[in-house]
Amino acid sequence: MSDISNTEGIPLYVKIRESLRQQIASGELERGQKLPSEDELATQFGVSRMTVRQGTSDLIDDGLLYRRHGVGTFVTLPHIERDHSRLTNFFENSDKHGIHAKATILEFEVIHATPMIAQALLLESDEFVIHIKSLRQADEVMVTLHDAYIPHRLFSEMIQEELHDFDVQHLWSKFEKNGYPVKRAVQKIEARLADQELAKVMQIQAGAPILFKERTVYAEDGTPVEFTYCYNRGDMYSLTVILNR
Amino acid sequence: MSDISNTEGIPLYVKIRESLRQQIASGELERGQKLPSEDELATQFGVSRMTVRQGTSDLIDDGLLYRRHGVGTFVTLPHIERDHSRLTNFFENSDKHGIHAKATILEFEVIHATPMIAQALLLESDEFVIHIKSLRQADEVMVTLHDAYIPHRLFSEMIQEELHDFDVQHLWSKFEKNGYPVKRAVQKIEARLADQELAKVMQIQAGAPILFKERTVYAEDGTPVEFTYCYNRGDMYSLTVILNR
DNA sequence: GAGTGGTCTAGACCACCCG
DNA sequence: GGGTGGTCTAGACCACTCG
Repeated sequence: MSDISNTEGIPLYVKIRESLRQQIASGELERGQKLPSEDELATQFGVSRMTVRQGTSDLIDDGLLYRRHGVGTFVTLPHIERDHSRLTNFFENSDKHGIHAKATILEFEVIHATPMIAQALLLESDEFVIHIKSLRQADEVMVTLHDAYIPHRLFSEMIQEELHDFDVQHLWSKFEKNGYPVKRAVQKIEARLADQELAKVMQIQAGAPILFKERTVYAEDGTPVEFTYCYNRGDMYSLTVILNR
Repeated sequence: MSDISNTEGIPLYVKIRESLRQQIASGELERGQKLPSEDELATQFGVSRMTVRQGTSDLIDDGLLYRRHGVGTFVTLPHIERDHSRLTNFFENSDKHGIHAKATILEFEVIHATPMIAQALLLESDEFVIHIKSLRQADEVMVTLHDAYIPHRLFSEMIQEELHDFDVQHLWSKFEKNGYPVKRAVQKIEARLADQELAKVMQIQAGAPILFKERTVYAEDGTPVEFTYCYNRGDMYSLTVILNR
């Protein structure tokens, strides 16, 4: 049953996980339905029970399954896939939704960190940061003014590039190439009003609602790699997050 | 080493996890430091390696540790504890920050679900919902207008209670007592402006910034138990979330 | 090559839930 | 009592990283 063909190299628990995920997606396993017991799945897939558990644990994290001690493992009713609130950047997110994204760099400079920025990036108070100010458009509409600060010490080769060649879209892959894969972000979200200056740059009315985001992005080892102030047009932008108890 | 005394009933991996967590908190294990290898930890704690992994896996989810294949397990630099963005309600959150929270119920009624609400709560379009409108104060300041809709079918005994006795603070424990422990929420966040009506109720200026939240709360099995419109004073309220890649 | 984490086994006993 | 998930073992071999 349930072909776990020997697709070389792929771990068994991954194959089991994806097989179950696919069965859920296709409706073969219905919402609310009880899965076969772990013992039975182990037999079906021809693996040990621990391996089955490793696969189902991932799906539980993803919100597709839940376990009840002494009862069984079940498919959750609506699928609140965790995937919907993973960390993405503006461009990845636009891609996913089929939106044409564009960024225009307004400023690109190396400056001393402000106390606030130094604290967020764990820098000494007078250290240098690369400041990139950019305007972002979705389907030709201006939605976001973006102020990013990056530790100069970690990514000094960035400023070798010419401004007009600089590629904000793949900032995170630059981090990764330097040994700092982006892993996690902490963001503080507020509602504000556009002041005169912001209104002018974003071509909106002063006093228009702005979804303000202050974000610190961390690499796998916890190194802060980017601190950002993000001003989003309130009428064009919303944010969806999933929280767990 | 590292006393794993037989504190009855507590699983070994939990003791290991908490022992490590405590060592990190106390600074005994420093940020960035490499942990002993899994084999060594297994020997130290007198358990098998799989049990050690079960304990450290939890700490990795919490953002306190990370693993590098072929290298080792390390303590992350700043601790971005996942705990900081768990699902909480207004009162739990206030408690945690030592804020005096108070709620005043403005409306309490049973009505037909609107299409929007029915969709969110997976109800038939004409089903009944309990509507609770309340105003919430933090340290005597009005911060939030809260419109909650709850499936009448699941919690019909709620309306037996007298309005003046009704306890919004422990709404979620009522859900739990009825077999629907709160597990997860999906929230959409927007920046808006206060209209005349909202301004009047919340005693703020029309046109003031509002952090608007539309939230669906789900029980463990995925049953939607609560749908909420939430209007938060922009100058008094911010939201912090942690996202993972 | 030595050390590390990643995967996997084939059992075991326990705790929980239900009829 | 029978079925289920929760915990745990004592190994094994592989894949990766680094000097």
